[in-house]
Amino acid sequence: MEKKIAANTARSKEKSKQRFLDAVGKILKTKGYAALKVNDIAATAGLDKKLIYKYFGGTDQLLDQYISSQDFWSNVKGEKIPQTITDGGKDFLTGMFLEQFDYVYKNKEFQKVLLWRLSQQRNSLKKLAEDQEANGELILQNITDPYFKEKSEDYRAIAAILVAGIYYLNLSTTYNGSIFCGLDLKSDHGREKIKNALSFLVDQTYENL
Amino acid sequence: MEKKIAANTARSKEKSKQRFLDAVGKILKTKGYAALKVNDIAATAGLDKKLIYKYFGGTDQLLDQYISSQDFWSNVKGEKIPQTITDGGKDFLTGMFLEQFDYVYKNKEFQKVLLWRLSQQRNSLKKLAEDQEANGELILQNITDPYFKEKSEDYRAIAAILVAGIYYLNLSTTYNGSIFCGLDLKSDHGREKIKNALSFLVDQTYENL
DNA sequence: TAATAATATCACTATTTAGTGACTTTGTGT
DNA sequence: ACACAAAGTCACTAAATAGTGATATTATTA
Repeated sequence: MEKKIAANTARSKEKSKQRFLDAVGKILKTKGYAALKVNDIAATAGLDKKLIYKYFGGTDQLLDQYISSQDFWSNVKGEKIPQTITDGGKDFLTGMFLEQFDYVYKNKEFQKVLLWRLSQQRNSLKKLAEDQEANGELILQNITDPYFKEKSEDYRAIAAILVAGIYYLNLSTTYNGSIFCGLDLKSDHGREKIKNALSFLVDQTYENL
Repeated sequence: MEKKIAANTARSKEKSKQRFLDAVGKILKTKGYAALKVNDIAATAGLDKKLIYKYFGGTDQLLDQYISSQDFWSNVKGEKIPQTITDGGKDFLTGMFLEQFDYVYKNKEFQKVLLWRLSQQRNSLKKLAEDQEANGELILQNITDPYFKEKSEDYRAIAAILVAGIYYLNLSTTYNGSIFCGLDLKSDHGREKIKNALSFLVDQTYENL
């Protein structure tokens, strides 16, 4: 007769699988994608690497499963769109950009994923870019496109520059050094200047585009 | 008696060193920084890896020398600053941003270096960031700081966002996929929209900051 | 042209890493 | 309690890579 699957005992397949997935997250956060090697992952999980092959098929499949198990775009989700928007979304979008600037700064795991995406061609990583686009489309189509109408593409171009700027500034701050254009992006003062600049640019766009 | 250094013969230390440096550039361009291994570099140069240790001390020092031998900022160098500026540098800066957008797009080697800098902790890579800052400072101190005066830091913050945006948009286009905020950044149309946006944002900054 | 110093190669060791076959341990149903 | 399947470990192989000592080749100068 077949055995039941252990769930609350010391030896549980599901719990072990989760430990591997957690180990991937931990290594990614602390050492980056380049350190995601079988031996290291197994050691971090406190289990034998053989199990990675047994449960996932290999490191690649484990990484794929990790990526699809995470929701990296939760902070830009469509559900956050307020119901009543009267200003073409200016306040909402400004808040979103400023929030995103801090979110990326604080979230080292997110930064590593951004880098991972730029450095490796993995289908599950490509899917992340698509998810991001899908989430962005919600906001663009529902809020800004109707407001900017025939200028909607011009607005999208500005949004693209701001989002990309937010990403790269934070990556550069973490990995290259904190000075960018003479501003110290690790200091409150420097970061405040960037936020003011973001607000200013959004303002100008809503005023004069 | 000591021998003269061979220069125009088949066996020349200087020429061999250059072949190693060229090999680094070639590998970087075609395979990325992750493929920069001694064996591969030596094979690409068509020479024995032992010489890398003999001439440079090791792979790290070779890479260091490669990086300092490249001047990726020649297109933003101080010499290009025009003598007569009457508009606070608006035209000059706009042109520089637009040029840089195309330069980064076309120059895959530069893109790899940007990624390399974000992915590895190497002192000479940090030094490159400092050089970049030094070149940027020339422009900021000589042109925009005097114009924006007490607002010069606010201008610098805007410039930081634009430069960072230019970098990330092009990296994302090459490695993630060409769609960003619904714009196809590999199409002439999409890239034109970004350029218009850059011009618009610089315009607004000079008008209303 | 013979001596010799600079240039270059080769064959080897040591280390790291992915992957696997043989084994042990643990939990569950009868 | 005991059979046995699932969970887990261990020790090994194979491949890739960094680094080096011994040796060969070439160019220069006496």
